Amino acid sequence: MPTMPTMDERKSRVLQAIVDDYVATAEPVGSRTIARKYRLGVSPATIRNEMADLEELGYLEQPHTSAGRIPSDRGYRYYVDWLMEIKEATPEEQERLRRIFERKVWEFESLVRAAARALSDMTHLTGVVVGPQSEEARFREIRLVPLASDRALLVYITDTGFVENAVVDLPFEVTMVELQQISSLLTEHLRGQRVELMGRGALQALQRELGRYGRLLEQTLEFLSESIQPGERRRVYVSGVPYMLEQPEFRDVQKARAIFALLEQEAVLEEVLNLPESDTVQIQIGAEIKVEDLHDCSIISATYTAGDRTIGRVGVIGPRRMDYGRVVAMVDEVTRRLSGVLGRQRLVD
Amino acid sequence: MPTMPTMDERKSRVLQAIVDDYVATAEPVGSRTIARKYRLGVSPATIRNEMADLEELGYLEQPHTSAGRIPSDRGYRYYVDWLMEIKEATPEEQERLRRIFERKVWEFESLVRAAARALSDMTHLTGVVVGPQSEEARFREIRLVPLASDRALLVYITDTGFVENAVVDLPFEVTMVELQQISSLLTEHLRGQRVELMGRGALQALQRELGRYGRLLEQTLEFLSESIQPGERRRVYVSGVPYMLEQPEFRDVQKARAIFALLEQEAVLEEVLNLPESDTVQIQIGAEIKVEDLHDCSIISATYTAGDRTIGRVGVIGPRRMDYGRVVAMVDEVTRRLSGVLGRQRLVD
DNA sequence: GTTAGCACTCTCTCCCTGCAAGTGCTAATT
DNA sequence: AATTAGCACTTGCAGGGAGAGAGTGCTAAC
Repeated sequence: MPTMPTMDERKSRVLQAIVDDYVATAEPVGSRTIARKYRLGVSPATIRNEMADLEELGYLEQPHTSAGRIPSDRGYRYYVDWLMEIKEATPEEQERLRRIFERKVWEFESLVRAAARALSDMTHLTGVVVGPQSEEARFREIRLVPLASDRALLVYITDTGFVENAVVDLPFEVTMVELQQISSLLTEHLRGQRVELMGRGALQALQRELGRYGRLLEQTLEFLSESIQPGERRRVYVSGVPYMLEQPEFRDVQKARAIFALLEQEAVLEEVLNLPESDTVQIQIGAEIKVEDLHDCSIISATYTAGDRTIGRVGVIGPRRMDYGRVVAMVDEVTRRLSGVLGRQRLVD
Repeated sequence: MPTMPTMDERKSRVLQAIVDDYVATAEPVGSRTIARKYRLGVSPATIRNEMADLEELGYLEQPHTSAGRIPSDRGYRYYVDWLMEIKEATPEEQERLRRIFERKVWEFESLVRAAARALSDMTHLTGVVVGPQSEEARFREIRLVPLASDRALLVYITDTGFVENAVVDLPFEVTMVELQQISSLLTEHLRGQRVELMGRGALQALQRELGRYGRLLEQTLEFLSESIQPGERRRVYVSGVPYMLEQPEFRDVQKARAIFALLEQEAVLEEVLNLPESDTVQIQIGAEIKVEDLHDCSIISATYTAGDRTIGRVGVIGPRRMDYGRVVAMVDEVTRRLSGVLGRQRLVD
């Protein structure tokens, strides 16, 4: 009865060599290449035997009989779990990131766009940043600014320092003074409450409580409660999609198209990056990704925070064949810097 | 001496048929196809003669000796100027647009994103919306909200109803009350002034004027005047880039890559769409576009307004071979609806 | 347990050929 | 004078080997 081979030191060295080489060249790796380029001190024939074992163990695949081997999902998984070497960013890259995050005046959206761009430029893969979920935030201040006699600009600021705004067409006329009164009342009564809960129910409760302030306020609240749907808010910032076209795995336009179409759908990206929280960099490889069309890709991501609150996620999407050690370092670096900048802000009352 | 042929009724019918057919099939059009599909009542041989004339006039090109003809830039130009039929949006498309723009509560960014997406979905080309230029706007209200003892959120609202915000790290500590005072003073003194002018000079002038309010205000102003750089603000919203990969002209990945990379650069898009104002839809064909890499594309765009003020531009980018009549109608439709929604807001004091 | 040798498999490239499409030109026709 | 039929010519493209190259698995020797 044939017995299953077991993983050992040399096999893992061979696996490491294959992953490293395949990542670098995009060509299936043969036994001779390994023997020549990576001094393992054994002949191609020995390596062939090891490779056959590694294939039996599920770490390698063969595109066709007479080609070299490429790593399987499982092979990559073993590689990132045990073999990968983290490659810190170069001084130039550090400098670039420092410049992005050192500014004394910045706007969140520009910041995360720059972060996504830097990630994609440095890795030549697609950089992604998932923005804040307003649902978890709490109201800090609410203002209604008149734009027309029956139109106002609703602006609210959350405790995490984000500003949201919407134009509201009121079904009745209102004066500037009235809007100001309503703003004050709203701020006074909603401050500290979670944005997520500002649905119909909460506003109707508020409406009853404040009913005595008159018919106008009542109408406004009623209207607002009907109109405001939080959710759908979480924005995703993507950069460097064209870099994917440099990768040989996407020289087939049809394949590229399917993935590009996905990368334009914020909902898909958000779902794919919706992982259990963790304070380390997360790696998803091939079929580990929930979305079928991304099974030829890998995703490396980590959460960023503002103080003790998780805000969103920073990540990189690319073909499975990517330089994991480098990308992990980049994602980690960007995440920490972003959290660093955001972390210095706390709710102050 | 051979004389130059002249454009006549029949030649223009032939040109029209060639453009229409090429747009539909993406294949060079031969004389027989024209004779068969477009009833011009003449034989292929006659059409061949007309085609030779049209080529001599510069309206057609031949990819190689034994292929059919395709329109040149000049041919498309003649087509859009004289021959094109505007094809109104279908009721379903109208309905989709209506839904996007009918909402009673909306946020500008979501609105233009939806507009860009609708444009790209309907045309299967890339939809683009250039956002407002904050420079032309005037301050309406300014607020500094405390985020930490030495950090504030600067929020300003413009007279056109746009909200901008930035986090400001102050080089000194400040109390909430002080920030509120400064906010009021800033609003009071800057209201109505153009955002563009809020550079060093203007704030320093303000600083002198308000100097008596104390050292803190002075410092804040000094800091703000050093930090705030408007400009770079104009944001561009792009949607449907992957649709381009459906077009046969982009089955060459390298070509696609060059153009995709451009479409990620907001500055390039802004420049390319920076046309002299006009209240009609503008068409740029091939080499008419300022950017070399887009010479295989055409751009159809129009400005949108809020009342009497121009805000930005809505457009569609695609290969030169596009259904001009349809796209023009779409761009026009979206522009008018967007202007309609924005137009109802005016500065009210 | 390791390695050299070797037959075998598979893909990829190159080249060749035939085919299809379309043209321009000439001569005949209206 | 304009139009059309006919025909020789050009060109791109698909299909079909042939041959090279890379890599493997297996066997037998070390």
